[in-house]
Amino acid sequence: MNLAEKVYRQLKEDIFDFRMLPGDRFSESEVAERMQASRTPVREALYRLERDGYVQVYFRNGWQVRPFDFRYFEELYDVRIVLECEVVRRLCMESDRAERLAGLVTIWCCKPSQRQVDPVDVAFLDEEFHFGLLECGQNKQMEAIHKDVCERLRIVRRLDFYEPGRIQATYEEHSSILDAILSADSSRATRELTRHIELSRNTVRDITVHRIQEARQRYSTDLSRK
Amino acid sequence: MNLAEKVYRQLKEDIFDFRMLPGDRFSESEVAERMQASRTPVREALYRLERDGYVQVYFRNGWQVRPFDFRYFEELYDVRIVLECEVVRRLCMESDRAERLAGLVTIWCCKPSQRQVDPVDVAFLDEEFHFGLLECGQNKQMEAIHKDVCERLRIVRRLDFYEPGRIQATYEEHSSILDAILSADSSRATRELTRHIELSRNTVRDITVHRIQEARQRYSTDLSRK
DNA sequence: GAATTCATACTTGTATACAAGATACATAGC
DNA sequence: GCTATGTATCTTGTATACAAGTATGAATTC
Repeated sequence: MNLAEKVYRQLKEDIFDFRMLPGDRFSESEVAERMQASRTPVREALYRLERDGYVQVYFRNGWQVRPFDFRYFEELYDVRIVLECEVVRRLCMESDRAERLAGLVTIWCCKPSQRQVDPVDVAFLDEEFHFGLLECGQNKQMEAIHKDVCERLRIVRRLDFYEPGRIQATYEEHSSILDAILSADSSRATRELTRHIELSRNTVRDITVHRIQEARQRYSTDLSRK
Repeated sequence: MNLAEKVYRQLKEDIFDFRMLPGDRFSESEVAERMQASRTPVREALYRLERDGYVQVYFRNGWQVRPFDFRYFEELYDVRIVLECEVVRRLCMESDRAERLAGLVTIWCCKPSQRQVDPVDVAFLDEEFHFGLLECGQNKQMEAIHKDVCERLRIVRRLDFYEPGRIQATYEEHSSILDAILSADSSRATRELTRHIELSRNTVRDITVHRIQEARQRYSTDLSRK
């Protein structure tokens, strides 16, 4: 793996885990030193992150972790709804939808005793569910765009499943979406899917503010040192 | 403007105007020499173009202009349909849609004598029409993704209006889409819009192959020299 | 004390030098 | 003639040096 690639992933993790907080300013050499690399691969990584929407550059005047903006996240959630609903509508018209969804059905339409309970696992599985839907769409570009949108949302979305009750609710919502698709009930499927995504979005919005405040206190030593 | 930015735009133009043909291999130093720049800004430009889907890098083994792939373009056209139809559906439910569409109406619902006839102008106007729709969606992220998709399609889409009859057809299709939205006839509007985009896509597919062959002959001197 | 100017330190932007790896081709061995 | 191996060349990956611009703060002037 490239050094640039390593730096890219590390920076992303730092941002995701709130070690670098929204609004923080930093310089290329600072990152280079921390990552034990020269500025060249760091710059490459930073420009990728900029295109991903995580950081922004100020001309000859440093970088900044993109400040949080809930309008931004909500708009991305909206895009997710549009893309996923489109795929679901198509699926409802396909005769082999049962086979295509078989994998998802075994995971989500199981007995309560067989359900995953760890928030991290469920966050991963939830992502797989929505990616799985897009895979059924037979449109690689739409899939790529959807993946990109989900990636941008990951920073807030992972917090969803720490909220009490959201894991159980997710199981029920997913299985009823799958049920609707299998019944070829397009309007019910899209309605349930939209509701599911909106619920997740609303939960996340409420949590995120607190998480950032927590992180800001946790790393306050680092900041004051500087 | 950055040197990297200049190189980025120039390379894009070279690819769009078929001076660099799909499938062509090239190296960073080659480009740097042609653009009178060092490899650093060239690399930055190339990595941006890679993310845009125009070129690809082979590890320590040079670059390539992305070979044409109609499946790729058709999938992107599909994404356009999904996004634009979504916005149109929303517009049909807004009470102030007449004011929002006023600009587009004066351009497209005019007398035949007032219509633009130059293919380049019409290509520009057509793009503005579809961007204009997305602007009405009040979702900046969706708008940005749509712009991105259109940008990727520009390389083939600009050929559309050189086909006899497509300019006139575009005027009629656009005005009937606008008419349907103003009548709040959501299903007719999306049907017309889908048909319009599909027609454009089909025209383009037929033309593009010939254009590349033409360009390949036109620049054959350059290639054989090398 | 307030405003202005100038110097300094710090930032990114760009060029260049070198390292590491891939490819192609010639050459040796069979 | 065929295969294997080694070398030369070319490629990108990375580090570093320098150029150009920005912000900050101290010194100066009023």
